[in-house]
Amino acid sequence: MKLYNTATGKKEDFRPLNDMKVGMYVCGVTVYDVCHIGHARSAVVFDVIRRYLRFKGYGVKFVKNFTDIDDKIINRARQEEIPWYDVARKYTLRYYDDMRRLGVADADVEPRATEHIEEIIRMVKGLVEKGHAYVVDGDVYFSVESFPGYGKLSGRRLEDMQAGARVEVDARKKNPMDFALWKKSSKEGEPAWDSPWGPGRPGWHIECSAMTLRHLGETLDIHAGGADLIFPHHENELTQSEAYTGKQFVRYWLHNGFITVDKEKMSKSLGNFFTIEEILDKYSPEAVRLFLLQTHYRSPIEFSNENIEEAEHSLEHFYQSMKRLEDFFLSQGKEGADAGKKIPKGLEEAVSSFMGALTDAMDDDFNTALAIGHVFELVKEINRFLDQRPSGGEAVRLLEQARELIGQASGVLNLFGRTPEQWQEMLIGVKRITVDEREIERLIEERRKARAGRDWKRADAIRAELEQKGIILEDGKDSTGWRVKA
RNA sequence: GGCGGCGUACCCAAGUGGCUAAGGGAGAGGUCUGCAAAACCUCGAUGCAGCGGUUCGAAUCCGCUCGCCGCCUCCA
Repeated sequence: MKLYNTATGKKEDFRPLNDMKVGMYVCGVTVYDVCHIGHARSAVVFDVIRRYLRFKGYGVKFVKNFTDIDDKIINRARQEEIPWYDVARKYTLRYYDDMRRLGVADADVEPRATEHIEEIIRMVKGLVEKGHAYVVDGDVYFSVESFPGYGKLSGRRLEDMQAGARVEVDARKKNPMDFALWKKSSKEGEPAWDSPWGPGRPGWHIECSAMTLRHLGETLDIHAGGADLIFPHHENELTQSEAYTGKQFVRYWLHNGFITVDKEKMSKSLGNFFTIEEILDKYSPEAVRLFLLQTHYRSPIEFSNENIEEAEHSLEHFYQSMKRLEDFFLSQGKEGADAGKKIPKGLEEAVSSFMGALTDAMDDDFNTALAIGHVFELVKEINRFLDQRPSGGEAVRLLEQARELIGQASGVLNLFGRTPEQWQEMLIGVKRITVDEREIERLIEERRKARAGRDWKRADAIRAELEQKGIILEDGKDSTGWRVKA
């Protein structure tokens, strides 16, 4: 298995520190606001990576944090006129809500910064003692010049960074790039914890260092997050952690690409963002997930409603095929199997090559787009096979294998895992279908009578009426089915 | 200014030296159907931003040019 390591800029063979045990940490969110689709991408992508590692047989300890103390949270609390911890609680709950809808599994450990103040203070103290940090008037700063490797993750040198620095320099810092480990509490009502340097709160990066140390030890196998965290967040995290422990902090750094709108990065400050909630208001969560996974995790994705709609159409076709497959199994149960007739080779080949193709794709830096392509190829073969009107035990076995394989892929991607009925129910909700099922059945029955009397005008009127309400009728061999228009 | 990335069909997108350049969406024609829908079949880039070069062979490596974007500030 190869994965792209930001630290080296290359695809590398994956070798965890301890054989089949993997320690993985993903930077979660700062809970000061609702999440947008960019947050969803990061969560979904690393959810799949974690699932795939499990699939490969690794024992994964997956840690995803909440940063629940930060200037942005304090500002928000002021705005909303509620205590800062209520801001954190509120948006943590919103986060869980969004993630569950997107099919993102909970992490094994979900630590919060405020639960690790003791560790943070211990680390800061240690860094001061080792001469990597200094105290100025109740604040504690990390001295970047004390750490020779500073800049090694993001690939920049101290001198280069200073030239283009856009930040106002704090005169109390020894070097403009020095960053805060501990911030003095200055205003009344601000959250504060006692420390050797007086009351204050943690700086931005130190909480992740403290949480990783407690939950995963000194060296992590994988540390992941959005590409915008490479600098300064991950660079600083790496620096302070390695300065503190003297050990390699992370073996593989993984970073996902951005979501763009009109080619520009989606971000809070530009105001060009779409929240997860508003997107899920219009589209099925599975379509959103497919939309996110159809592109390699490091490439940018252009957001648009049309692109999500396309994903939804893909899924519609997928579940149509699954319905067909389901109907086949039912018919076999009823009619019994006659001796298998000659069956074409396509499906057999697709079935036997599928697993290899899937793992090859995923082994190559988690190429979910290619893996999804393979699923669609398999579906195409299933359809072709069913077109031959197969019957008999051999056909059933082959199709059962195909279904089993899709189930395996579904376990990794957390896509394609519903039943056709569940997909329909989901669409009824998302598309706000107002006609109830009994009314649809009544109209189908009325139309059946009209058709029996060759009253095509009435029959077509009923079809049109239902289509307007988002329901598509499909005439089968001896009955009429319906589905929600995606 | 420093560092990095991207440009593949109408749209999205995989592919980073060698079998006919995956897959999806949209479209056209066909089979099926009372009409549809779905499904399947067929069609669709002799070419991968442009120009040179390396090579028996390049979308894939190298150089230049054009266009777009990101990080260097909070950010997934």
